[in-house]
Amino acid sequence: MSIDAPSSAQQRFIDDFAQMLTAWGMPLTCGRLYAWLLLAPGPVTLDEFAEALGISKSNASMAARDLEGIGMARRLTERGSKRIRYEATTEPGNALKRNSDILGQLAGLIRSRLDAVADGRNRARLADLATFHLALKAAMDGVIERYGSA
Amino acid sequence: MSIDAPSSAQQRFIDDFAQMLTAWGMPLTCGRLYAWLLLAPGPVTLDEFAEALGISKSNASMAARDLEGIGMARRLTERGSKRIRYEATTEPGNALKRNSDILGQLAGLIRSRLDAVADGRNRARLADLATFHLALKAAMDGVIERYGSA
DNA sequence: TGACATATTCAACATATCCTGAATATGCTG
DNA sequence: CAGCATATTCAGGATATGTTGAATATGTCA
Repeated sequence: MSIDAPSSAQQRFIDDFAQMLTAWGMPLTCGRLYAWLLLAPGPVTLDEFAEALGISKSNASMAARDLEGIGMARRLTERGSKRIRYEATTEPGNALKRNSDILGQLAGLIRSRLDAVADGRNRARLADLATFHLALKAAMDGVIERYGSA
Repeated sequence: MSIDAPSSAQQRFIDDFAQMLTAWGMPLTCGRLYAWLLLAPGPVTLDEFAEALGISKSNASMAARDLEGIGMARRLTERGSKRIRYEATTEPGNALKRNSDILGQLAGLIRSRLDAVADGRNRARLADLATFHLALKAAMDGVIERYGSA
């Protein structure tokens, strides 16, 4: 009954896009929600998600909050209603900040355990790996900063 | 019977490290194999993997080849034996080139479908997203290049 | 407060993924 | 080639993950 169901080209885009995000460990449904947020004419309610994507409302609710939790969507409350609408965070960095965070965590893990787990060549290699991770993180954060994140 | 089983500190490192890689969609066992490759005193056979990590040999075989497939390990053949030893690719970029590739694919998907799936503000936002992905990819590739990859 | 609309939780189910042991294939030596 | 060592495949079982509908909670209005 929603006026704005995805066209078949949009459905294909939604599925392909989500499939790619899968490679970063994102559940397919989360990716589909996010893709639809990028295409929908405006902020989307949970019922609209459920209908547009052919999923249950409880599933939509959980996926939407996961998305919100990792900064890829934000919720808009409507005055005088319990209803929530979601929109994609327009700042594209949020989706990828996560990767940069993982790089930082990996580097942190390596550096904190370095002496306990390795020595000699392995120790040096691990130290290099941590340095590399941090350099990569810095580069990513620079771009994210430049294009905006929030 | 292997002389070089991981110490308990190493076991913790292996599990924590692998757990983090999980966030990029890597199966836990692959991550554990890779972590052990970073700590082991030298190239590792499948039997050694199986014992060091407490997994079956068939599992070790599959995980090792997955690692090889994404460029995080390489196999060393021993002359006069069918036995293979694996070592971590020392060039740290390989583990992360994958992320940069996904960015490129996402940008490609967006650009190729742009006109079919969006217009107006959404179209502009998607175009920006693709540009952002490519900028991020370029930054990552630069660092990877600088630190070496192969 | 009661009636309504909506969101959230949760236990059960469905599905995908991982792991294993047994069987098979491959490569090496003599 | 026979015999050995090792790797690989694969079907089945085990585990983890995703999905659902029903029940519950939350917020809003009159």
